[in-house]
Amino acid sequence: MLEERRLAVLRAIVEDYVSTHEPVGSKALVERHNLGVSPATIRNDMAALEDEGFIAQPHTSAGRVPTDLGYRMFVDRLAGVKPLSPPERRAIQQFLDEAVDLDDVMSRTVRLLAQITRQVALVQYPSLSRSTVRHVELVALSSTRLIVVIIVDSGRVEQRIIECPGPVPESTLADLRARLIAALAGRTFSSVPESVVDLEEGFVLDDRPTVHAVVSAVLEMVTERLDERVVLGGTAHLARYGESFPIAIQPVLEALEEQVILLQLLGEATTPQGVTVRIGHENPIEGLEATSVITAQYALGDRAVASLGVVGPTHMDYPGTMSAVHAVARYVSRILDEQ
Amino acid sequence: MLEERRLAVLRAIVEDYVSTHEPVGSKALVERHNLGVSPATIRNDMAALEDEGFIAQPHTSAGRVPTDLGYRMFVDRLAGVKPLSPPERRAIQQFLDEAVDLDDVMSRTVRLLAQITRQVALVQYPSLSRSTVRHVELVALSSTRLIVVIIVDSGRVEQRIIECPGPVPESTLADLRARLIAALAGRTFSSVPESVVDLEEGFVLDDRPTVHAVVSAVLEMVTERLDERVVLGGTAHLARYGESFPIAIQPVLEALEEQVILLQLLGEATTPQGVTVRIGHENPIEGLEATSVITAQYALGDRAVASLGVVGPTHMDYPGTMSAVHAVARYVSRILDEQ
DNA sequence: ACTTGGCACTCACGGGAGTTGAGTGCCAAG
DNA sequence: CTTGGCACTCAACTCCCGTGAGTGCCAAGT
Repeated sequence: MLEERRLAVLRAIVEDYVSTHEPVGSKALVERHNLGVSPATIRNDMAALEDEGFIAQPHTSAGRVPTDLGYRMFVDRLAGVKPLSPPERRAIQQFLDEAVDLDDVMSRTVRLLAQITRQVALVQYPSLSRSTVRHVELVALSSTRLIVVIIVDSGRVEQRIIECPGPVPESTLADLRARLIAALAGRTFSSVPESVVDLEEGFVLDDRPTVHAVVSAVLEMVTERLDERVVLGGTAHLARYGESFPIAIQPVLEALEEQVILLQLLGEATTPQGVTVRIGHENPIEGLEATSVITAQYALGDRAVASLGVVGPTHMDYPGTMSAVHAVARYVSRILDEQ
Repeated sequence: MLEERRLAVLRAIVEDYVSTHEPVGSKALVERHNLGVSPATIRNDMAALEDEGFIAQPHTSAGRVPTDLGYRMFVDRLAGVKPLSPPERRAIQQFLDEAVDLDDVMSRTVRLLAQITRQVALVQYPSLSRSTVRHVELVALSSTRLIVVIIVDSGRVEQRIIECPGPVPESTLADLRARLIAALAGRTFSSVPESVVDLEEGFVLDDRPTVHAVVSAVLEMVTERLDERVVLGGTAHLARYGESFPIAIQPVLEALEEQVILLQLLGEATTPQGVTVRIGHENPIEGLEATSVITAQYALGDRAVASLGVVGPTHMDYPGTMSAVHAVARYVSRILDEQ
């Protein structure tokens, strides 16, 4: 009973702080939310909440501010879902439906997500390691130059130009193409190395150098390029907070420039379904101690292939942002399936 | 004689202001630069420079600050060249030499440029409209699905998947491929539309729908995708200035998110050789009134194909930045030629 | 066992006053 | 044309104090 009200107080504090960005005091609290008790009572509850580590005072004569732990509790147990309005849903779907190819889907998604959450958005390209090879093509550009194109089921197309040690006869090329297709088509990307490694043996000695060049190019493509791609948008929203808030945006911008870090942020979204929230210092990345990261996975068919999400200050609108991220991830999944 | 000293004073003001970021007064000026005259004399010169619009006072009791016009004069007539040190050159070359493909060259270039200038860097992909088609490939993925790949002499590879209205016989495919190659290989990108437009006529009625799908896909690729690509890096450097300076970074970040604006910034670098500098309000883009843009073109062979550059506060180190941009553009040209 | 009103206490914040000092413009003499 | 002198301006800093929001604690009430 009293425990219940304490949590109601915590929820009220989070909501007020998120909307005003100012420490919230006991009096303002009873005025804005009809809690049916006096400020003094609230003060007792607040003292308890502070002992438990859910809220803190910036300084003695100020109101309370939620701690990371407080937000965590809010997200886990207090936040209701805040579904998007039908017009919003329609707008999302319409905007994404206009995309013409995968690049377009990704760039539209990142712009969309940044716009509706008013935060920095991150969208990962469908992960190659979790995809399968739909087709391989090997084409001669000149007598010693080949291009190998790998088409992935997510719609990604990876290509690479190969410089061969010597002229490649048409027959060898055809043979190699056929064997490559046989070895790779339908295989998952991560199993490519083992499928391709003994391809060389089927060829006469003369062709070996060429085959070797192609095989190592393919290997490089599937290993090097496994540095997945992440697109980023809405960084200007950072400055909006920077103006009036103690978030130093420089370290955040620096962190967001590193692909590795972006991948870490998105990659650790292990929750298979639903939305992952990492709050403040829960986040292992230096420079992002004052930010929260909300991510969700999107799927191709029934297989999660990558993540997307947003980065924002810890005092963000969690319910709204979470449902936006969730909805966008679902729509992206749907779009990918259609293609 | 006196005119000469006035310009020396302007140069000294710009140099001091750029290094200290504080309004510079007459006394400090004679101390730091041995001008051989008294502060009072300098004050007369400064009054004249102010009348001419080269410098201004933030407030009555402060020193002088260069105006955009002052920087312009500095850049045009006063700035010496500040060549990069041999180690710097070596580092640039080495870093770029390690690039494995065009994407890698671009991303390395933008990181490099941001790092050595400590500013926001912009690098445009080699412009398709100024490139020629090296090769075209048309490959069947399934009975109704084709992929068309256009390889450009700059190393760019554009591809697109085409959904055909019906099954495509191998013979039609081969024919179409041959005609596409004949029509496009070696042509400049901007002449693709006229080369391809009457391709349809050579086919029997049955094949027309397929040919039409392919032709329109190619047309879309060369028109839509002419929205050139620009990569961006080093945005964190903006925050460094933001801390202590009256540049609102939000509008700058917003502007930098728009590809169109980035292209405008880079695109207007019309000077064929050398470096283009646009200072403060010379720049037509809203939100960038307090920034300068320094760009240079890079070339493939003897043909300028795209631009790169940096965006920074007007009070930047022009000589250093200009030579860095110039040098990087030259090295990129060299790397592209090697490939 | 909670809740509540009262009360003393803390302390960030804002405004006002005074001081400082860098920098200027002007002028008369060199 | 240069220079030293001089009066003037004004941002920036410091000190100070009043204000008020907010707290913690306690004793009385339910």
